[in-house]
Amino acid sequence: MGRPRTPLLDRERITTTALQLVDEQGDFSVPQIAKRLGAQTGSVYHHVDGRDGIVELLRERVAAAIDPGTLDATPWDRALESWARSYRAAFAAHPRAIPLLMTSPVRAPGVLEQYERAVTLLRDAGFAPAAVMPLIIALENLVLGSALDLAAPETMWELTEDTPTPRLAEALAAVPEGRADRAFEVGLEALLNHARSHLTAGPPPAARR
Amino acid sequence: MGRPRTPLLDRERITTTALQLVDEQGDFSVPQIAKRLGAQTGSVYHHVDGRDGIVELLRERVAAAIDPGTLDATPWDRALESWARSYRAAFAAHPRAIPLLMTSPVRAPGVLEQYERAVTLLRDAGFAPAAVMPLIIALENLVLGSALDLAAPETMWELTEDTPTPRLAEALAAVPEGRADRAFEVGLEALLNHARSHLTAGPPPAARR
DNA sequence: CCCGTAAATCTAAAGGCTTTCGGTTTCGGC
DNA sequence: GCCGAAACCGAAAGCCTTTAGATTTACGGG
Repeated sequence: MGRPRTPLLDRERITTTALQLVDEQGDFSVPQIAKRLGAQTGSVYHHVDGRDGIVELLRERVAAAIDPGTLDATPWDRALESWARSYRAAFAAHPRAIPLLMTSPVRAPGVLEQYERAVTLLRDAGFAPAAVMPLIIALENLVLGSALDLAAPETMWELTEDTPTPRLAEALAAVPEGRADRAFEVGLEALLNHARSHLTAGPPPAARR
Repeated sequence: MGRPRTPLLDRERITTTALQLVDEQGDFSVPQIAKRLGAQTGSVYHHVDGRDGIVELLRERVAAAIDPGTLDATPWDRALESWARSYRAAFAAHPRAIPLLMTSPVRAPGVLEQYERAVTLLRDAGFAPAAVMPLIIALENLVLGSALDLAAPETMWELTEDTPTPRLAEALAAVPEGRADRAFEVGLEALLNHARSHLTAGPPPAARR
């Protein structure tokens, strides 16, 4: 007891262990983390701002996998596309963590900066000020919605025998693999086409810098 | 004690109370439900399959607000659009319930039937078998993603002072109200346009019935 | 009308979780 | 070498979920 020679706990190890637990069980608890790290439950609270603080750390850890470099690509639509893919891949790497992370946004500076750059990208591309955020948010909705789909792929569309759904079963059989990925591709292409057409069609008079 | 003259508990009242609690607090617990209904905690378990069972009841209750009649509209794209709006509105009526309901799909017969009809709708419209589910799932992703956005509208985009994001702030100010709705409209229009163009462009040779 | 069975509830308890608080030992700077 | 701060332990309060048995009452068949 007392202060150990080499620390047992720190934010890094707590985050890593929590993420391991989530990957394995779909959830975590403070006592579980403490046990894995060989410490007592209460000790964890000296490093972290409660359970919610650990969730926030997980959010940052997962979001750190989003590649900011994707936004450097040209032209703007390629950059947006790459960004969306990277965004989704970051969450897809830890599907079971998604329900925990979805409820509130990432406040980490690194992610906010990426949104700042995405805004700049679209403004420079010629989008009207009022059109930028709806587009970005729509993209975000697509990414998060399809990430959510990734979180429960097995039980999804569990067909019961008491409600006959032959057409649905047929349609499902027609796309046996990678349904979630396919749906994401459809949504992404749709959104990008939409954005491109709106840009070429009618950029408001004084929008060009 | 003993069996009361008029029952205190039933699935209906338990569901209603749980939904009330979720609307108020964003969560519920079995003891809270019991207290509001004037019963003891354990008694609730005689009517319901544990806490998860109550969540499933909530899922069905919320999903019951999806209007199946929307799928009767013509042409097919109007039907799909109405359905998506109704789908989203059902969740939007209880934003704080969304995090609880998102993790697993609705298995209620009534909802499965709607998916069956949506499949039929698209097949009859001329979509290829392999194209139907990706489109429906993409639509679902859009609906759920934007519903999720609805769940935490206030804290979303909370700008911190230590990370300057002037362009982002500007873009946010350009769409002061109804950002979530606007984004949903963008995504919906994009997806419908995409679907329409893919149908007119190239329906596979033997796809017409 | 009576009686047995099934239903609805209560009481009690086990076990897990989150969080706080005070005590104890050790580290690191001066 | 000393002293404040850091890191951990032990314990406890209060919440939650879930189960089990006991108790009383409603209801339907004879």
